[in-house]
Amino acid sequence: MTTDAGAPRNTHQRRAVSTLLGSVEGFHSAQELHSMLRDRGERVGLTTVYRTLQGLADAGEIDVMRPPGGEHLYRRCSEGHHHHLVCRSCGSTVEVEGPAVEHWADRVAEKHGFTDVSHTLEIFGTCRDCG
Amino acid sequence: MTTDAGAPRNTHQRRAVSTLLGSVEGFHSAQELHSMLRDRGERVGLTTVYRTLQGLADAGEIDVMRPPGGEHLYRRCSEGHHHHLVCRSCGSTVEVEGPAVEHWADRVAEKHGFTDVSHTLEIFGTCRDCG
DNA sequence: GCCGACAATGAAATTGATTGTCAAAAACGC
DNA sequence: GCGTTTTTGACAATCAATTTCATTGTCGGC
Repeated sequence: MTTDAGAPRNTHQRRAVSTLLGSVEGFHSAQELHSMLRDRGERVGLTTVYRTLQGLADAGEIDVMRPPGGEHLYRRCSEGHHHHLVCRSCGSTVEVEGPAVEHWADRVAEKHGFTDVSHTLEIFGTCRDCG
Repeated sequence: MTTDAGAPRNTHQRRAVSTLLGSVEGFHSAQELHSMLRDRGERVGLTTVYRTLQGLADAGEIDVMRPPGGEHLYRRCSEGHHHHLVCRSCGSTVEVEGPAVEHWADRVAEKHGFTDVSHTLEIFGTCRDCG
């Protein structure tokens, strides 16, 4: 039995999810993405969508956001690390960057002896249109 | 047809939950809190625990954290605004403060025309003991 | 180009936390 | 104390997410 990690196989479905994420904007739930794939005529099971999204998230290729409302939202991760400013009413999102925040988070974690540090930061508010 | 908002009544159960939150440390799930109440001999239904926690959260008296794992965790909100550094393995939490981050978040949100701004920031890592 | 091993898929069933329902009980005002 | 209204709580319902497991498709070797 080879102890190799097992390379992920290049399947039609995996590519479909990846391609879809590259063509849509904003955050979408797994179920939304599944519906979109069906509309496109792609035959991908909901289970596979979840699994693929999980894999991509683990690989750091997509962002996962968990709004207070409930279901997880996924989005293609743009290069670099960034966070999101989300409107509570219309759901529009604005990408924001905060190098100082990243640095601060890492520094604080290391100060407490934590390694393999990651963090999530989400800003919620009411945008001008919805105010 | 009184349009009054309905004053919350001061019930035994509500006080039990509130008291419990004041006496425990760290974050606990609703079901954990429910079990603790039972251990204490308090007779409170799980439904009521959820409702009470929701009410307290709405009132801003407790913090709600939603770790990647799944269930919501509640904690008595200490004065002032702070965030948490959570170990992925042992679950221990460290309170951290970052006035600069607060300020940055508000400033960014306002710059984009957002009002009624709030934010969530959680740092995950592996603590020294679990590393 | 073909075969066999083994991971990936997907439909259905399961899980598990959270929420809704509604009759019974308790709290508040008078 | 009495009546009204809120609150409670056991149970059912909901819903996203995961697991299961037989089938299918890929990959690597021949």
